[in-house]
Amino acid sequence: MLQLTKRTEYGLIALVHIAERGAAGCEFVSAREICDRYPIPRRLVAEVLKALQRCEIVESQRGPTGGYALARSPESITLGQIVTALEGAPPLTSCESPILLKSGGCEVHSVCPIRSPVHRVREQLWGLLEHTSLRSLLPPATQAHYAPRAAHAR
Amino acid sequence: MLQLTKRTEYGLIALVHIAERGAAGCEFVSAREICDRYPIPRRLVAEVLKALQRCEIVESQRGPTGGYALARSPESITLGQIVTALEGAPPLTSCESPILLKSGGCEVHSVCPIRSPVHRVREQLWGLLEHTSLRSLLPPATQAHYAPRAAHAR
DNA sequence: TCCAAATAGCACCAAAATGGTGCGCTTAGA
DNA sequence: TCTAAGCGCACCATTTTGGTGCTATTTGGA
Ligand code: SF4
Ligand code: SF4
Repeated sequence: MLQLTKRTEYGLIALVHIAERGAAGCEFVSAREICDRYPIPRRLVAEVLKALQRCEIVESQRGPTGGYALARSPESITLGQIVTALEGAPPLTSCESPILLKSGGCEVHSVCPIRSPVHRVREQLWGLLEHTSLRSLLPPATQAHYAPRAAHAR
Repeated sequence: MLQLTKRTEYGLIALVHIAERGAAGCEFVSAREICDRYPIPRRLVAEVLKALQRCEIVESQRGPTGGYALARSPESITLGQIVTALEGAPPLTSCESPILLKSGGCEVHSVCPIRSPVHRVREQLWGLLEHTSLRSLLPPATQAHYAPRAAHAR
């Protein structure tokens, strides 16, 4: 299905919230705070944030005042990176996914007439995701806060 | 996951094959012939083609010499239409899918900070699919055959 | 010093989507 | 009238998804 996973949605919500709080001067945002604001299960948020931390999209801090913070500027975090971190690079077709080749690959592969043309579509889709930054997902007010940083972000 | 369903892939393969045979002068292409050429289960092809027929993308003919044929020119059949026919309009997020609203909808909906920005991305994705025609998925030789028809197709 | 609040890791589960079949019915050309 | 084709509906097994339990481990502050 051409649909983002719930985990990815939660990740996006968390990232947007962290960026908003970061713009307000907060250093680390806890998972509890996020689930306080949005009715999403705390454990999932932790799970998702951890995955994002592995991909160096957020940083985490333990302890009572700990939590999560963006590891980079919202300008330089793309939707493509987020999706890749949470559900792997969008394959569009099964054979494009290096992970799903476990089951012996696709039977049709050698004679498949749509592999190459669909691959082109995938490239376009990927471009779409890569050109959408986290910043562009933020509400206008928060976007404005990050605007001056745009220069050093690129 | 941002991945086409196997049924959709089979549908695309079938459509490409039907278009190719159509270009070669064949009136109706049987499901057997398609599965003869590509190692895909016959029943699934029938299932998929039937769905495409309901959306008036292909026409079907029963009886010994029966089979399937494109209902419109490859120029006017878009990837978006095919995907919509086989897995519904790409929702990207759960709340965009009118079908998945059965389970009471999304808890986050009323306070969701990503609904509107992600909706914009969805529009772009949709545009991408709508601007990819079946003809552009065909191999160059077959594409050439359909070129002269392009005028009356639009 | 010790507690409480926070992340980290791992296994586990139930429900849903997905890929795929069985089997009998209907159509229609040879 | 035989047979090759599509049609309809229910059914199944596997995988993915969304979600939880429980137990470390870190760390600021009373
Ligand atoms: S080879 Fe063709 S049918 Fe097989 S997964 Fe790739 S695109 Fe799909
Ligand atoms: S409301 Fe937000 S969280 Fe809920 S499905 Fe829509 S985008 Fe996802």
